[in-house]
Amino acid sequence: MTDSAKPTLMVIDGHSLAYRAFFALPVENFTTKDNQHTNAIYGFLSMLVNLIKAEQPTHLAIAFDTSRHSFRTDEYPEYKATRSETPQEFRGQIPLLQDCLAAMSIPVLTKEGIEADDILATLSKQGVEQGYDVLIVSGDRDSIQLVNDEVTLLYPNVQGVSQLKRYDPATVEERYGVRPEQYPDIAALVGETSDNLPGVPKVGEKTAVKWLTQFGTLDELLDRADEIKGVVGGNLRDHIDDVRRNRKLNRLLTDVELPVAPGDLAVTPIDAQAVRDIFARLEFRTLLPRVFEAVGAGEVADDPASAVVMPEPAEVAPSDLAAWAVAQDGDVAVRIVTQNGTPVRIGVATTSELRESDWTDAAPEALRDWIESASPKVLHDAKPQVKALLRQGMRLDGLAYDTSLAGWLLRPSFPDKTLADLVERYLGEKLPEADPSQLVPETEGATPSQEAWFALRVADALREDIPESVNTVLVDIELPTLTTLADMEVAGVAVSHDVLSTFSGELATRADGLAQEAFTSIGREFNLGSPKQLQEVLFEDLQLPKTRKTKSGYSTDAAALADLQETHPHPFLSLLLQHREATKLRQIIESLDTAIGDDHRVHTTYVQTGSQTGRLSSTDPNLQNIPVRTEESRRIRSAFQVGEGYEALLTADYSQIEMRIMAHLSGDEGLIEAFNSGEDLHRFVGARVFGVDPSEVTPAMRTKVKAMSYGLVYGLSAFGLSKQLRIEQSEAKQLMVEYFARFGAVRDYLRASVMKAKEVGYTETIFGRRRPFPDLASPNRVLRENAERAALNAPIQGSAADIMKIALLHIHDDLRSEKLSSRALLQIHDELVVEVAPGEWDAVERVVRKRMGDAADLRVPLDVQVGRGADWNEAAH
DNA sequence: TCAAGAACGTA
DNA sequence: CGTACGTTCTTGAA
Repeated sequence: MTDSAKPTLMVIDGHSLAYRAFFALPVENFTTKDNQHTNAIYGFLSMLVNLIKAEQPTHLAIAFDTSRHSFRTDEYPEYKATRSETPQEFRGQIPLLQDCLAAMSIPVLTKEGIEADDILATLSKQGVEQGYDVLIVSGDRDSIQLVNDEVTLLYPNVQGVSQLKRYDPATVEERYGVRPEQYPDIAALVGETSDNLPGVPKVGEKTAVKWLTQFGTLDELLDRADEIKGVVGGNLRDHIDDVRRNRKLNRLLTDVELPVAPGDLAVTPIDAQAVRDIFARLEFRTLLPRVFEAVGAGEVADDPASAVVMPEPAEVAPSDLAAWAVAQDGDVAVRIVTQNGTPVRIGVATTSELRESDWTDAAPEALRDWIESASPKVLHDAKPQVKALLRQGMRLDGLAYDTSLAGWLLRPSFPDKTLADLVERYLGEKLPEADPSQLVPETEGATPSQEAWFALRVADALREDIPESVNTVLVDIELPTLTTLADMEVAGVAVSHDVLSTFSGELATRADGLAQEAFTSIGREFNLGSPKQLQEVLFEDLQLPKTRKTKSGYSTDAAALADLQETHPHPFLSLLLQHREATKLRQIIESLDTAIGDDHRVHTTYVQTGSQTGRLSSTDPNLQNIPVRTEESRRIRSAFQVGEGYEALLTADYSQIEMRIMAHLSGDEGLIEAFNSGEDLHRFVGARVFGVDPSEVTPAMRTKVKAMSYGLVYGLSAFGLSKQLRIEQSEAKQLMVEYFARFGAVRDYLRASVMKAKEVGYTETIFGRRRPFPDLASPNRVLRENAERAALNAPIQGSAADIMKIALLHIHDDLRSEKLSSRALLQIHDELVVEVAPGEWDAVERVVRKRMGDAADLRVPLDVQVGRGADWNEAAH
């Protein structure tokens, strides 16, 4: 019973509860994108919010241990010595938890050499003296001694942190059979394994209670220990010193000197902005409203002076919108709402005014001059909007900022790509969203001009955060690339349905035949596409040896099956592999075929923010993984044909661009010479590594150095190299030694590059694109080594991506400015496909060669291979 | 209906 | 125990 007139002081043992949360919540579900674990923080805060709501404390503080070391360990070094080291994954969360608490204006109390429970005891005593009802929240049983009529203990159940058991004097007595202040006597007799405090052997709670009831006090019991009969009596007499020590150690200090008194712990309004910031960093979404609700501080904590008030949108005609936009001095944010790729509405905003219009029939002409003018425009995720305008015959100019691209450049590993995500992260505000679960939403979503207004403010915030070099990448590379990609996507590539369907039919017949043969070979039928059923067949029916382990059994991938075939040949294996190949090709063909539009062309979507390195990705369909390796699979490429009204497809690709970048970045004289010599790269390298003349490099030698060279870029190990080349690990190691003996600067560069990344926390491409690597500092070896390999690769792959983007946008610009009708269609990382208009071949080839060759000024030349054909396969060389 | 895992296509 | 992607299928839980 709490007296409502009395203030309530709640004091929490932060460490013990967070530790319980750490084990209660699966860490997989609570890890941020940069691999910060947050399960303990989340669990603790979640519990805290529930506590505050349920108990409504007027005063609140949270105590933490400072370290393992305390006055108790001074006295008895074995104290808690058997406790295993708390995992780094847990310890790393404590400072962040304390940051959260600071943002919530909740006092955090620590004191060197003192445990959290002693702080609880001291505040508890002071609280009672000063007329508070006291609530102690702790997972340490020693806290039971603090319970009295004014002090209630909330103790977590074994299950975790969601349920807390309330202990008042009556509950304690019911549970332990003694009054709260006697509990330490019991504990002293029984001992506490978790604290490494042994008690009297054979004495459990029951005996201890019996003795205490009989003798009244512990001192009395110990004085008259000789009255106890039997083995336990002897044990007690033998362990009296232990019991006295235990009792001394489990007595909580009530006179710790603290910088605060209960009166200083009044619950105060939280710093809403700070809470938003740190929750955004920890990727807590659902917790935010719960915190605001619990502390009821949402409205008080926002500083009214700094709060930005969203202007009211003015509904105007498109021509008025354009006139207004043209008249603005600075950036105007734009948001075009599209349906099925057609504009339906437009909103524009400055920081102080909003205008919006329906996209009427008059809109295109009314808006054209402004849209196509260089007056600066800020958008979020501009590409679909630019495409919609292109389909209306308008070409957006003056793209000054895209918040989606900027957000990605700043944090390429994070999926916070929606405007709402950025608003939350960079403004600490909520983008108004209509509740999609309701037919008539209670909450209004943001209107187009309001979204534009948010994008404008996000852009301002991003501009402050973004490093100079990254901003250069945005302005000089990404924004022009966006426009180029919009054109490529709208253009699409002509794909022949006839070629595809013929091929698909052949493959279907073949796949069926192979499946039947496969079934015959093992005498049963099953789903060949099911790895699970396949494992039964391979490892149980056929009794083949187990392959590499996967999460759910044993691997049945192509490499594993090939290994099996070598050691235990069985016709089924080869039939299965052929079946897989045929069905895979068929899948690809089918998805490609369904993607062919009414214009007989396939329009992929390039995801400009789709990678962490700076590469593009391609979806719906992915045109960057069309098969090429086998002769047969290249038939798919022959379905990609020059479109009507055009003369030829031109393909242009960089040869060995990543190795060239390695040569440039490392400055390795040998590698630079290799590229300047005109000799085949792998032949040259092979000659050096094996100490022979280039003409004497055998295909086997060439294969080996080629694998090594490519492996370098990925952080390959001797183990991996041996596996790929199917050679002994010792031979692979020897190969690496020889390689580095000739090309040592490469290894030096790679090492230095990772070291630098560890130092600054990110990698950088030649052009200043950055990628953060928090895991380089991880104590977890697997995480750290994965990060090391990725960090080694990022500047190389990223620089190659930068170079290709620069080449592409220059080609795009040149083709337009030279009034050529030819156009780029596809980008496949180091290859471009261009559709060449009649009579333009020479001009296009010249532009492509020049722009690709000159895209970067490296210490080695950029070699470009160009091919021509009526289809993609033919155009490859 | 959804998410995870396995497999496999590309640079 | 080699980087970066996207898609398809199966499976098991919801």
